[in-house]
Amino acid sequence: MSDFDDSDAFEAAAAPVPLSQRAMSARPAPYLEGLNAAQRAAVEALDGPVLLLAGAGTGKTRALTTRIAHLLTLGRARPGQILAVTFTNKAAREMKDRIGRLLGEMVEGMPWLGTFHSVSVKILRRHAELVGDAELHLKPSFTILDTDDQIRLMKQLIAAENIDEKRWPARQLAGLIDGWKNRCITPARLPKGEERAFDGWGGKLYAAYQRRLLELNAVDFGDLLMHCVTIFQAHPDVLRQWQERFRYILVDEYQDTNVAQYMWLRLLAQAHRNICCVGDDDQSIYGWRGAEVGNILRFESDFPGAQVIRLEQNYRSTPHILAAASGLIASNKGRLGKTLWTDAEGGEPVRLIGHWDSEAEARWIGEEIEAFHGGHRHSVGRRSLNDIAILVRASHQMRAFEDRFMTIGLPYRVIGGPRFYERQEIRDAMAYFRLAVSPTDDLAFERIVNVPKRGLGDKAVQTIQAEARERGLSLLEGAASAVAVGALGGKGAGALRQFTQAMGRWHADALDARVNHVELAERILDESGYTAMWQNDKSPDAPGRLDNLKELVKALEEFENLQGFLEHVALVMDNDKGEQAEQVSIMTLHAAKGLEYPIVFLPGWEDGLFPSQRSMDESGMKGLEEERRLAYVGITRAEELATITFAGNRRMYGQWQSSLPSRFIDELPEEHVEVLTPPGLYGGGYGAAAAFAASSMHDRAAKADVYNSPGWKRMQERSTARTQPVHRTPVIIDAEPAARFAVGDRVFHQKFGNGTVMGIAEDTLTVEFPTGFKTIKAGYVQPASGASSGASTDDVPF
DNA sequence: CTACAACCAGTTTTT
DNA sequence: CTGGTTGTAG
Repeated sequence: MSDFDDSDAFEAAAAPVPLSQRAMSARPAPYLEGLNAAQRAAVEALDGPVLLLAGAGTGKTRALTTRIAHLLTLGRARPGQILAVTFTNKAAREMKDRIGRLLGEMVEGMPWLGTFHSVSVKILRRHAELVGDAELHLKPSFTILDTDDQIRLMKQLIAAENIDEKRWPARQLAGLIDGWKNRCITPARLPKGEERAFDGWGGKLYAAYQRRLLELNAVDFGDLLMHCVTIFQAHPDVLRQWQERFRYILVDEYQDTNVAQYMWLRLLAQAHRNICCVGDDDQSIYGWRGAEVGNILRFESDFPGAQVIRLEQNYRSTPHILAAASGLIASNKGRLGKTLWTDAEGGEPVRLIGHWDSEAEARWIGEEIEAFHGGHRHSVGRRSLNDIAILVRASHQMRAFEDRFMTIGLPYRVIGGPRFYERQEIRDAMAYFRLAVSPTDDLAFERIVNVPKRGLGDKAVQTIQAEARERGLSLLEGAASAVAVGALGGKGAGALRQFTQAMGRWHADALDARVNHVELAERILDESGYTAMWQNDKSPDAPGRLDNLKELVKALEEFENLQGFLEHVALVMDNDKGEQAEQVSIMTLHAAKGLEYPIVFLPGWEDGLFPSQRSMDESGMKGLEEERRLAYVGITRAEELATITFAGNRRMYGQWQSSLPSRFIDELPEEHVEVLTPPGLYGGGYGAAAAFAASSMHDRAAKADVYNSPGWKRMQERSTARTQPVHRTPVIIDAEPAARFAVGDRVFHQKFGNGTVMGIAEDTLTVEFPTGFKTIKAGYVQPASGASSGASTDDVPF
């Protein structure tokens, strides 16, 4: 199933839908049973604008999917006439599954159920030529650049203007341009004040970037939405076509829409005005990437005559959890206001506990999880690890847990994290495929000409670029030409000729329907030497990369050809390896939205980390409120038990930093919180931290006092001594710098792994690594683990 | 011209 | 502590 297959969707819309035959039976449809009054109202209010304010755990997805089932069953619309948009692929997939379950497998896939971005791609492919002008416009085969490509492109543009990249990094420009696109501001529409951003170059670079994208026949994520909107605005006939097609529109997570998405929706909804937006203003957590809570707050004035339906009965959490979350979010201003309630009874209060540092925090949570898993906690019984999640504010917090869980052998999985297709090896392989499919993909060419190393450096690439520019060729053609005219020196020329010739063969095969694309992909990776490159790589992560490449090739099997695969991969590939054995889930709070777990740990509730200092610096009170919503999202993920923890000290940039407990802790209603003070598990350190929490949950002065107390100071000293063993501080004193090593010692180097010291001279060691001999300054290696260091943090009590 | 070791600078959240 | 960039040796 490729995105192209909707070319027949216009026609398919004429075909009858089997479901409609079931319509209008006297009995209420079975799928309506078991809905509460509000949910049922949400399902049955089919016409006109509807705002469905659905609090956490109130059955939002159920209402939404049932509504779609209802539309189909009543014959109000055929599958192809319903537009249903979500933010994530996961959400889209889940909706599809659930609609399928509601209706049996009778319903054909809904072609227009997807993310904003994937739906936009489909629309844009049809009208690509309307982007740009007569001379230079987009073609339907455009490629979608990811963040990495964007940055590299911008770097080139910045360099071309001789701007100091140190002071004005490409990342910043990318953020700026993204922000404009989120607000649907094209270079031409850029307000005077804003075009001077980025040291005066903002407007100019933005225009240059857009032009370059057109030349490359490429778009970025932001363009997908923005181009659709500008097309709709400039071509009423095109807009009308789509407006008429989409008789019913449904939007999930409306509180997270940005301006571009808002305009996109408004334009499409104008004709039929059957738009149903589902959201929760208390869960708006994407302001930093352009989401406008204002969209949901303004819904009623945007769509006059809108019905507002509130889902307030919560089916997920215990009363304590609900009350704690509600108490917290009450501090936010400018809410639409909902009162969540539940029929459920009992349950434990939200637990709160302080720790000395982030390592103690991870240790304690690990033990808690083992206790739950082993059934040693009677209140909740024996639990599967799949029932347990750790939700962090920032991804760097995950490390402490991964380290700890690794050492105690507790299975875990990280949800979210780097996307599969963002990994280096996957992007390299994809670049090979891209170039094989479209030889004019210059970005792909640049990425892989010299991967694996072919002796083609900057100089060679510049020569190729010059050649291509001069003759108006793509880089690949330019490369062939440069070889032909002998523009390149001896060594690189041979390698480059091989490369271009091989690419020519692969291209021919990619176009040849008789050639199996999976085998072709494997052949490309083998013949190019790419697989061999990783096989010869002795670094510790090489095997993992080879595994990823295997997985990539396996994923190809589900597509008809390479083109179809490339089409989907940028938008749809994700990291979910599916349910495996029992594992604790670790993820960011952002990644946790929409999920639920019986037992939830919320570590790192410290001012500066959560709420994040940066968010407050950049957006002030608005930022703080968004952080608070994030906290609300976190607590409301829990079904039975939520545990909030904080640490007095945390390592940042490898330096220890202490912090105060989060101000959000002060805002939790005390009667729904239990402060834990388990007796001396770790001696004084732990006890003091707990006492600290107990004494001062709502008393900031008392907190400061504890930090200044002699006991706390004493702990700090001991802890510092413990956590910063000598070998971790590579200070080279020139007396006998390498003296702490001897010939024969096992050492570890970040890049080369474990090795053996073979020689010592001054401060320089000669070390034998699996990859060969290296001479390395002593400061850059540590004694290999298991050697003298010993100081395992486990067995040293405070 | 390349490859590699040394140095340097910066870290929230992501379709 | 990590990754990306820079300066230098081969």
